[in-house]
Amino acid sequence: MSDRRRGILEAATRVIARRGVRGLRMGELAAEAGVSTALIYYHFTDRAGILRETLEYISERADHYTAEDEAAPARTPPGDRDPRTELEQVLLLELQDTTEVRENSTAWGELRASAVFEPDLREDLARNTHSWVHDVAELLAHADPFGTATAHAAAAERLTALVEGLSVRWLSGSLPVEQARRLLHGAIEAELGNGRPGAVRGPGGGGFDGS
Amino acid sequence: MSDRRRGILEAATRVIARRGVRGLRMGELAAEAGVSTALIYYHFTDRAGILRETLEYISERADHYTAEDEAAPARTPPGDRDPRTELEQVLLLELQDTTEVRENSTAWGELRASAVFEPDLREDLARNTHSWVHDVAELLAHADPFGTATAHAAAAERLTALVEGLSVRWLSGSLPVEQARRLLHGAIEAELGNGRPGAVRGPGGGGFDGS
DNA sequence: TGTACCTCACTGAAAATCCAGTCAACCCTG
DNA sequence: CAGGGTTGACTGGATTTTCAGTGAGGTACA
Repeated sequence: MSDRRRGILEAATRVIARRGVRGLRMGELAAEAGVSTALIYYHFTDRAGILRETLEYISERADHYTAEDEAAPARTPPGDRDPRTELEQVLLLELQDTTEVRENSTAWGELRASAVFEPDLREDLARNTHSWVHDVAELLAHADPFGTATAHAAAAERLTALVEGLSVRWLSGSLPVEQARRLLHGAIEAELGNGRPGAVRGPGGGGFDGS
Repeated sequence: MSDRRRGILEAATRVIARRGVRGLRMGELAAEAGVSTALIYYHFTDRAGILRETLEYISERADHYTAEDEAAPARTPPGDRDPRTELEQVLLLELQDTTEVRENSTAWGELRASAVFEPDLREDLARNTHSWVHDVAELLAHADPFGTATAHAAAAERLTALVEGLSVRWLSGSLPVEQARRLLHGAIEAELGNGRPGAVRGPGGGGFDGS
């Protein structure tokens, strides 16, 4: 991919984080990228195309967060941590007040919100959500080897939905990040039990598979 | 408030539920309300004004759901139910596939999402959220008399954030209502313990007060 | 009672604005 | 000098906002 294309996609990410998917104007995007509107049409087909590619770009980028928790000066390699801590880290990743996470979370929230009105976006969304939920379910299985797969799937769906819920509250200024992080921590305790070896309780929902 | 004003606000609610906040067009609103566009400018200052008032209207209306769970033919008066069931009913209220709830949830979700980009909306939002969380915390206190107020506040914030998270997933077509309801049920179990008399566990977050 | 005057709710139509998308031409650089 | 990369200027269509005016109904008062 050319530098220009990438530059435009990065600019689009910033504009989306600032104005929302629905607030993205080609003119503002061009200004943000430091180019003319016409050039954008040279590199991309149309507004929808930019949106699609940007959202893809963002999704990919979200996979590559490399655990930049500002509060972990001496970092422990992921493999060495106990499973529960790792689960917590992975979920907490989405609740950090850094430019990158903010941008990504904002854009992700916008994608979610837009999907309510634009069925086109749903497939992408469902795929990404599903893989996230799946990853979390796997971490839960490590943290709680005695629970059933069904229970893990349900707990994972709950925890990820909670992260999204807390995330919007944070981004819309109703909840400080720190508080959101504490709440998430509490939710993990509620799901896995207070002590280390607790089992996932309750049948929860059945194993719905979005596909 | 005149009938006309109210009528326009109601029409606006429907249009927002259908097209989203950004998708609201004065022309469509006028058509939905059965009046001319000009009349809207007679009653309200401008598009932003309509948005503001409609969102306020929606917030208020959300307080007045009167537990219309379609699946409760022989209804038990709220006072008679045990506190935990009542808590569950109140939260489940937001996850029903009826026109009214869908409209309100959709519009509420839009309000949340818009607030990420429009600070003007945040105050209203915070106020309403806070009172919702507060009500839920009170129900939790009844259901779990031995827990601390702090723990109840945290659990309430989590449960309501979860409801919002599940709600968007539902409305964006990633999750069937029934599944969302089961998941919420599971979350209540996780928070209150599986059996009836369980205590709210874990310190969770401190008692953040949005104001 | 008749009528001049006034206001409120409301409308059709045009003005103003906004925005995605296009095009002919320019400018490097190999 | 050919061609990819780039732009300023522009267009058409959609949307918001304004404005002049209409008609129903109310009020004061001769």
